[in-house]
Amino acid sequence: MSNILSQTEDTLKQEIAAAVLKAELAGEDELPEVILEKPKEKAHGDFATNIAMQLARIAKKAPRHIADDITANFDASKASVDKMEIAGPGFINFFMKNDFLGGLIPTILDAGDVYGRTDFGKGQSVQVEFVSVNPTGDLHLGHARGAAYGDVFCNVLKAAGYEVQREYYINDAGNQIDKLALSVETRYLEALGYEADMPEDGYRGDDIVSIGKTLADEYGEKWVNTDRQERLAFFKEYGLHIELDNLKKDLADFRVQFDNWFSEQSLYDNDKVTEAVQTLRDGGYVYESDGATWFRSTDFGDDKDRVLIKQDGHYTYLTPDIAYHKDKLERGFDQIINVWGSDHHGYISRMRAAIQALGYPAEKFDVKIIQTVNLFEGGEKVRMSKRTGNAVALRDLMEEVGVDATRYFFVMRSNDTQFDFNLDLARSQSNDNPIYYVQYAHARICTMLKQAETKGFAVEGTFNGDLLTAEKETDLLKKLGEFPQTVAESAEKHAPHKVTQYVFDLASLLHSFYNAEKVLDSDNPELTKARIALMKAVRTTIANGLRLLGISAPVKM
RNA sequence: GUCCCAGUAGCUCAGCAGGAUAGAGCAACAGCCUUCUAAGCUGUAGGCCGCAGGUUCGAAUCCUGCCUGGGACGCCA
Repeated sequence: MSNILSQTEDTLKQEIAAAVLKAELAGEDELPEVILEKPKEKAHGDFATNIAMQLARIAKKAPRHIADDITANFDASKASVDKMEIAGPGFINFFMKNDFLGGLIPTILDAGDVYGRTDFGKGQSVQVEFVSVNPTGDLHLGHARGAAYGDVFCNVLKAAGYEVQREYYINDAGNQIDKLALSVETRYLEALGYEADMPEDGYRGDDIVSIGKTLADEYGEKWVNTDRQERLAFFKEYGLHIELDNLKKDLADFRVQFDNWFSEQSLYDNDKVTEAVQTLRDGGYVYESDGATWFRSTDFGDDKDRVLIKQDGHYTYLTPDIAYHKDKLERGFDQIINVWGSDHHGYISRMRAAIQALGYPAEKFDVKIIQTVNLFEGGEKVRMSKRTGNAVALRDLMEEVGVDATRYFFVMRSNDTQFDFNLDLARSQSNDNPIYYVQYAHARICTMLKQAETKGFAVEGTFNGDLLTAEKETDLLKKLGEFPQTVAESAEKHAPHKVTQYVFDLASLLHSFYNAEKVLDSDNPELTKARIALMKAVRTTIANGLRLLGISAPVKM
């Protein structure tokens, strides 16, 4: 789709390159890539380039002289440049003609919901696996951050022109599920008044207590005297089912949906695990030692080799996980991205080794590490632990501060910095709380437009965009034009927090404009029409940004 | 001991495929509501960008070393 700003930039870049060639400062093959930046200072124009400094060595001239030559040979009319200035060590600052954003508002209003979408990703397929919490307890804060990150990241990827699949890997096989069965058994017996010991490393969450009670209510003594194997098998199924339902419900309430729920057990059922081991063996990366079967991951830069099959004949956690990644790669994605908690980062190098040993390039595989979340309340750090059962669960958070604020807070920061979640702030219905700032901007515009209708202003129809020359208006227009690039950059850098920042900045410009200029002015019908159109464009863009974040855009507050 | 992440304003954080005078929110201080929602706006103050070297026209950004905080280094998952 068209993108006014990037079109303008492309033209500018072309004309700069043309001027360089015309001034014979460099040959076509030695021409560096023209880099345009948006100066922070308005006095430095709308765009600036450092091309003169880059050419200093090639042209063997002082940067400022080079800049002179470039501006002398520059065709300003083609690129709607109003004036150029040479500044500092040799920057060329471009001041654009006032109307260079003229077509932007109609572009945004025509695009509507899809404004911001680009084909940047060119349809490459990306699979993102995230959350993937063991079905043995509630989602806690760290998981919630990963869920918010993964979800918004996927939204952003999609908007930037990638094919995206969201997947959840269910650890429904192996040790931890057996432990789940034992824990459920204990709680069941306790619910019936028997004395039962919780296994040392059992799950002590309230969720298991409640499963035990439900079982006791539903089945009474039925399972007390049945064969233990049979009983545990049933509890395992039963517990898994309930835990999974809980997870799905929590995630759905958190507005996170998955395209695919992938079962670890299915890997065993379909012999995928033995297959994966065999593939590694065929590649010559497997050996036996000390009664165990090893993967020579050091061939691919891992610290040490890893055990695939233990002395007791069981697989390690790694082995089915390799099979899982093999399966994902066989499904043909251009890239697979995992979102993991920080405690798993040591796991990356061995998995990357496995990817390569399976015959795939390492670049297809990427891991985003989500750093720890610390919860603060009343200035005190709130400890959380799934084991002890007094964890702060995502569910608590959603009830306490709402989904919008929770999501906003989690994607407000870069994923690789530790995050202090200020519960008091997120909970407060005050102007301290940044989520309201953005939503308020949206609501404000909605109210204004409603007012416009009530007072009989023309809300639809043509307008003259050239009238929008006030500083606050051009600031808004420029920001609006950046949105598609911001989304693309956010996808490219795997940094959804850039969208949060964008939406905040846009809201800030809107509030500032609102206080400086009156939109509905009966003495100025033409300007009013233009400003109404501007407001609609801002509303659309904020709404689109909030949609990417999975946050509601209220009409009224 | 090895590896990963972080260290930027009082606090929480942006900025980091090198660029001009390092930004924002909160907190502080001073102002703005008979006018489209004050959940808002305007202004002031606040900084050896952890430390020390190096690379270069130019470093918060890249490289090396060190310091501090967090995490990871199982035939656990």
